[in-house]
Amino acid sequence: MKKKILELLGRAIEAAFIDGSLCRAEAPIIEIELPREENHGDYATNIAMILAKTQKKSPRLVAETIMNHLHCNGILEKVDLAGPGFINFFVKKDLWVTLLEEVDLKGDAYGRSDLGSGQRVQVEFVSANPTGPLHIGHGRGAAVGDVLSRILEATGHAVVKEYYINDAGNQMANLGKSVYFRYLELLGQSVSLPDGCYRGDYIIELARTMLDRHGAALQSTTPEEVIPLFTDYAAGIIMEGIKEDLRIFGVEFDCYFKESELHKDRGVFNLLETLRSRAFVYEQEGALWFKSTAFGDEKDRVVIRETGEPTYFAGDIAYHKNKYERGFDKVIDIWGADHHGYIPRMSAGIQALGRSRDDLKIVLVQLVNLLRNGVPVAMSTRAGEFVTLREVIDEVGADAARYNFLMRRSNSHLDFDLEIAKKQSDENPVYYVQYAHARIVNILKTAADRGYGVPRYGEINAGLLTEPEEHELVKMIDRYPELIEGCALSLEPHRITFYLNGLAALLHSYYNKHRVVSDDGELTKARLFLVYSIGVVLRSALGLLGVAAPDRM
RNA sequence: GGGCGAUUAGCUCAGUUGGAUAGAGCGUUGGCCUCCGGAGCCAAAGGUCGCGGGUUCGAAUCCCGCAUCGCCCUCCA
Repeated sequence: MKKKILELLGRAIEAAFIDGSLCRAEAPIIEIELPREENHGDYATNIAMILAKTQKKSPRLVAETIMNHLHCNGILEKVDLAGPGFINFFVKKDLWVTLLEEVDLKGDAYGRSDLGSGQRVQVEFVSANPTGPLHIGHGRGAAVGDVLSRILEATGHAVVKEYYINDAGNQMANLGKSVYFRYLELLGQSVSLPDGCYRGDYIIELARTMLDRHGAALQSTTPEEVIPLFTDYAAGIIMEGIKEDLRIFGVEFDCYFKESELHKDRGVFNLLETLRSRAFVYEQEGALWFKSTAFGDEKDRVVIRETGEPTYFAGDIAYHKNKYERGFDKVIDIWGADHHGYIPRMSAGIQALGRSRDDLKIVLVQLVNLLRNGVPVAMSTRAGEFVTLREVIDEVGADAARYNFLMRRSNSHLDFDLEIAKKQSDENPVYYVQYAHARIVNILKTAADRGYGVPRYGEINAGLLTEPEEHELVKMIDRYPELIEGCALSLEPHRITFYLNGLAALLHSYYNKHRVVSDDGELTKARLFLVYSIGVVLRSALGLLGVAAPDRM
């Protein structure tokens, strides 16, 4: 409906330009909004106030001129001029319900669009190194990345979900070392773990498995020789665990990309050649620097250390170069918010490769504050005491966990209370929405018991849906495709949970006030179709969140 | 010291990118099952949008200053 109004408005302004009643100006960006106030109509625009400046006329006069060129086309009931120059559109009441036909035509595809027109997008997220199990912060990143991917896919993008394994750095060496020392410990040696080592119990378990497999044999060779064995073994096992956790959480990646692969293909070397040929690197103090200040970074960054080793940053640019070489039009990285200072240099990196700044989008995910009954749960990675994602899923379930992770803008801190998340009460929003779906299924079942199937749109008299609640519901359903497009454009998945909460509230309210299945056959059919349509939208939206839409609870 | 982000109801947070009388959930108070599932509904109370300036027809939103909090400032990853 919004698009139809936009079209009418655009045509009216164009007509005014043509007959000279408005001076032709630069094509203005026409915006239409949903007014809060009911007597401000179904849609409103401030276009007259924006045009007023260039037209050198009063906003109200401009508005009147536009309104005179407006053809209602059987869509609009009336058009008002209001306030300082708003144009308020009132859509014909009986037109709204006809929008439900869209749900009938598209079925489960309702809400999908071709906004992205097949654009190839890569979403990279989680990307935790296999040095330990995923914790709750990774879980939030996983939820955001996965849901964003689903949203982009639903809006016509060709999406690839990727997990980057940074397996060539110090952290992996430390992992091997940690297991190695625990192994020695199990053999009776007294050892003190060096700095940077991991201390969780899982390290000891890994050491014990190594002991079972190799006995004491690995003790007699030099550490340099055997530590890689420990590293490979531990990383493999931990990575399997991570994949399993993600699977249980409902997240499946299309691609796991290892940093070591990059080095095999001399990716970093190739990158440096590219940068050198474009004169974006220089030597100073024995190191090689990337001129990131050329693209707005606050200082240049080292890519090759004095020691001859490439920095992590060098590897990361090479990785992003590789991404674009694989043909992605757009790359989205999901990072922990503590990496925000890293954005300018990464952006500089891809721009030095000749990409536009817009080809890389970075979504920051803030920390999760884990609580139990309002009391913070102590977490310290150093001490090896942290709540893993797996523990959270086991306790509250994947649905509640995912939904809770998406209830806030990813950019802001999130309080996650374990007790509330598993409570099956009104304190827990996920049940509120799921219950709405179960309720609809139950209504349809009751109807079926009385001989009513779900009707097609063509079989109902939509004009019977005249209650205010029905009007609100139809508007809400109509808004759904726009909502999903908005999520895709802004990369903000949390809008879905807010929308769902609103839609579920309307449904519950409607249910309490009006009977769907009644003695009036025609009315029953019309309401059944409305309720069925809400069910389609709930299923679609919950599907995008990766949360179940249960038939009964 | 520099940079980034935050500051909105008792609590946790939205606010459609500058619109009209600022919203939701929880919590509080009071109501609603003869009836498609009460995991629900209805109603009420609750606000100097951190503070002070500025920009304009119009500011929670944009600009400047200040305060408080968090994060980042390595040739670490």
